[in-house]
Amino acid sequence: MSEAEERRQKLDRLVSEGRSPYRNRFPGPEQVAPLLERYASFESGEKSKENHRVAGRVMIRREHGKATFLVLRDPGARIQLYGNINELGEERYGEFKHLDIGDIIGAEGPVFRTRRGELSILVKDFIPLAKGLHPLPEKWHGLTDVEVRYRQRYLDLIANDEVHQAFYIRSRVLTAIRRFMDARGFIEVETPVMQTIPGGATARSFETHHNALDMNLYMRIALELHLKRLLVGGFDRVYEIGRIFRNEGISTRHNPEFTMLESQQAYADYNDVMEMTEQLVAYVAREVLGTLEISWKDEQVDLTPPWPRLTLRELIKEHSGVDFREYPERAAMKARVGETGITVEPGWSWGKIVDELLSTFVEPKLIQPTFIIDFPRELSPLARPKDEDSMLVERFEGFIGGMEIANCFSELTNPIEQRRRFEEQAALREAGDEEAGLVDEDFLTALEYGMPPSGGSGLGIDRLCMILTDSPSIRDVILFPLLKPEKQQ
RNA sequence: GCGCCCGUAGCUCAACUGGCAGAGCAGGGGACUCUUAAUCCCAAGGUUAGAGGUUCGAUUCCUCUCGGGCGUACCA
Repeated sequence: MSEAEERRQKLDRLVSEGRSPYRNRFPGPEQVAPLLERYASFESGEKSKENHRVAGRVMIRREHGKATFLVLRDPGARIQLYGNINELGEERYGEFKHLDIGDIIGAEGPVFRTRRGELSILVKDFIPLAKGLHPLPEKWHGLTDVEVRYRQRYLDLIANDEVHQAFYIRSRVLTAIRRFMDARGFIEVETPVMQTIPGGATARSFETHHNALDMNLYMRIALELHLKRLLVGGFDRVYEIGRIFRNEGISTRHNPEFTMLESQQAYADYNDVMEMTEQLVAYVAREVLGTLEISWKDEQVDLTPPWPRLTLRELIKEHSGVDFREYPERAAMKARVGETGITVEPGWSWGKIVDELLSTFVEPKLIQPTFIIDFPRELSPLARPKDEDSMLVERFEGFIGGMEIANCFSELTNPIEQRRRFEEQAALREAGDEEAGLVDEDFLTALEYGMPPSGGSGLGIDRLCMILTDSPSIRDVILFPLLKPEKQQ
């Protein structure tokens, strides 16, 4: 008989005896972590006067004849339960020692420290709350099969405390971001996920269909254009933490759906946004981790602001030897870049080639926080040109750990120029570039009413969480990453 | 999409050059009233991801399929 079958039999037996192990409630359990703290100074043999109620999952059982130790796990900590025949009586003790690993129970009794120094609860009473019908992963090695970890994340969370911790940190990161943005006078908004024109980024989108309206819709690829409409409407500082969907490859840094923080701040420019971005990341790290010095793979990363600001041109020149200002024509650029070993595909524009230089030669080097500033206009259809150099726009990207974390710019507010840029994009799309954008007439109309100058920001929350939890894969910070379904039979 | 690697008991892993599929943990029975990877004794647990092929014989070699990981491409 398999273990699952044996557990099922135990359940049937309990139910037939009128002692169902599924209970509706267990009021007022205390968190274990504060309990451990409160009695940390107890000596061996010392026992609390009052009883404490705890609840959680049985992780380990050690049976010693007429006494049994269980290890109980709640969301924040583990505590040992000590039950013996003197305290519980013969019948109840029998039930206690036959609890299974994986069962969820509530228990009550004084806290004491054992002879071997373990803070424990002397169980006076206990109650099964839910039966575990499946065996848990092994207590020592945990669960390592990555496929099972992703498909049955709850098992991963039960078996691997560090996984539990990483997602706890992610939650705290989101809370800290909201606190930071709110303190700076931003308000949080929610904008449509399903859109008629997916805009605000260059990316392939997912399509869906609305039956009643019989129309195709796109899942959003960015938040930006709707936030700007809100600037037109008079909200001067807005942000959204939202899920974005991009129909592209999956890798250790890419999941088809991911979370971005985007914001718009009226009367600010990209210099203000740079300051905000480094302050935000530093604030979050201090709030959540208590430090600005973090480990990333084999390196130490110092998040302390201000972060270096280097132009795209000088960084590419330094790391690849190519000064893109010397090759304003695509043909010359292609020839020069070909010498570096990059294969320039026929469809690549001048801007795309520059972008390739960035990702191949520069990006992997930027382990310490770094802002790259001043991007070519061609790569940035929504950004405002620099006053002194119309080839470039007021845009920066923030890098940490060799990953792009942030992409921000002074927004283009001129509707005439914006229309021209959209039309450039539409032409690229006509030519077969599925990532290029479309002309968003509705957005242009909004701009024509007048949008204040603004500094816009996009921050990749998943990647920030990777950095803050030292996770090598984006799947380590996404609870339920996309997987192919298992084939039936 | 392409390339490389992986899939053995519920979990973690063995199995030499192709020769009877094993162990620890978990689970079952037993001993043990302060253990903590508890310990000790006994018994049980398998369509080796799936399908086909080569062979006297396949976990092992070959082909295909499914799923996963990593790299690469696209991208953030």
